Amino acid sequence: MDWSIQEIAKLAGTTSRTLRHYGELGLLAPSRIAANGYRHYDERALVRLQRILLLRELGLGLPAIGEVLEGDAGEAHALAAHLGWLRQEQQRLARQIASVETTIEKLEGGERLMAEEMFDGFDHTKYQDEVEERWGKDAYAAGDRWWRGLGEAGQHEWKARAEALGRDWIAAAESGVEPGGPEGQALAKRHVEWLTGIPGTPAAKPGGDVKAYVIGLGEMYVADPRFGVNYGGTEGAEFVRDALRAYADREL
Amino acid sequence: MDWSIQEIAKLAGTTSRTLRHYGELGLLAPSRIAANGYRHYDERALVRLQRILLLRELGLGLPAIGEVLEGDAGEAHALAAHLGWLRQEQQRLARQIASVETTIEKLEGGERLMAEEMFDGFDHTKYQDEVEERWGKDAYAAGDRWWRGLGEAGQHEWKARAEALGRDWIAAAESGVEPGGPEGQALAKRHVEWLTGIPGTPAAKPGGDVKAYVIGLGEMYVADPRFGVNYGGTEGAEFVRDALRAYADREL
DNA sequence: GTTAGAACTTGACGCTACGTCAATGTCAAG
DNA sequence: CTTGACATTGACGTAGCGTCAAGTTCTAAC
Repeated sequence: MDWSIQEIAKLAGTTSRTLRHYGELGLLAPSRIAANGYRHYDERALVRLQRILLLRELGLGLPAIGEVLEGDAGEAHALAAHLGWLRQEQQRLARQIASVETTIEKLEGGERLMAEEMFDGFDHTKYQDEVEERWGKDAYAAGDRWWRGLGEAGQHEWKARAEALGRDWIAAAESGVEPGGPEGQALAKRHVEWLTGIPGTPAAKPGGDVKAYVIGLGEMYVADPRFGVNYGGTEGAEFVRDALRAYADREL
Repeated sequence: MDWSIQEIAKLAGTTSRTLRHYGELGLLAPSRIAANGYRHYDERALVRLQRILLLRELGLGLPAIGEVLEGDAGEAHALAAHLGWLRQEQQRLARQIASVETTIEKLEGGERLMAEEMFDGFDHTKYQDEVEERWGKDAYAAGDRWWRGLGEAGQHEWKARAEALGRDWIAAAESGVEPGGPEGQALAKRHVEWLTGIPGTPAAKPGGDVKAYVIGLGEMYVADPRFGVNYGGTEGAEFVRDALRAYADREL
């Protein structure tokens, strides 16, 4: 007793196309192919098909299902491995949801969503090679320890202050005042305090020469558009650079 | 001031292939194409690229990002819609995880994972058309009410008893005893009690003729392989059918 | 001036699990 | 004999690029 491809598809709650697909993958061969080329499936094939569909509903990939059916992998073992992957996906989704939520909040608050990129410039995992090349391996390791040492709350505060600073720099640059004037110098003071205010900040690390570091940082804001963007583009970054240089020359 | 495709790719933390891909999708065109065909990107392009990458990290599709960038859709609006989809995905994953976990437990308990398919045969949503055709519309509606009325716990118990019955039927059929003998008749009695034991069971519905219903059910186990599978295939189902017929003839 | 090597270009296939035509052949019923 | 239902193989499309492949151009060394 066997059935045509449509019949078995309805019995199992799937489509004939799927059955052909499984056929060419080697997952489920027809039990018989008639002289006219029509596929026919018997009861054993139905049972196998039901197992396939059950595993597929659990989210297993077809190759993994194939291994289970061929006995290459224990069913429980394959499912346990799959469970790990599912949990990872769930966590990834949870993180994404959290990110989207905070982003929406920021947008509703009228912010310009700049902190992410600003922070990316310092991200220890993403730009490790580049950071090491720019500031040296020791500086990277020290910066990494420093960042981790901040903890959740500290990191959050650091980023919040970075955002506030960025907005104020942009406003100052657009207002047309001089970088060496009182507004620019006040901002430069805040900027240096932001960099050095937290104990262990990398500002103090590369040689301990804070003055050279601050000046170099200003140059970098101009040279590296990833930072420049946070200060309103190249022109804004030039304003920051000039203000920092003037401040460093006078005060540091 | 602009940069080559490789430079901008490194600056933004992506690859040149991705940039070309965005180019042909119309998401991000090079700001300039030199006489030699090389792509070049300026600062505005970099900012746009960073927005694209940020939205992409949040899980938005490239077409949706395109709409946001073209101003066709508000950023917050697009993200809110996306958030709904993310939450749905998360729930789907949660259900899948739960299913995989219970499946693993069953496997470790040595069960044969039959309950799913057995239940599928009665699933009100999946096989509604077929059930209506086989038993009539009223029977379907009644069965649906009955099943919902059981509640979580009741449904679980009903399925557990179905599984236990299936195992015992298979064992009896394989032991070689007669369907009309004491073992077969004892099982038939349990089977009917299982069907009718819960108030409102559909067994009593289709006309109230329990005897005809039980006999018809036995035939269906043989005729419909989806049920037969739960009793060890066609041969097992034939054993069940014969035992049920004998029991119905004698006792009902 | 030449030449090796790096960087650039435009195709085009591959991956998941099928859905969806397209063109054509087969079978049962009227 | 025709019609309609059902079968076949073949091939494209999906999301977002990774990854060759084959050919051109730039750069720096010799």
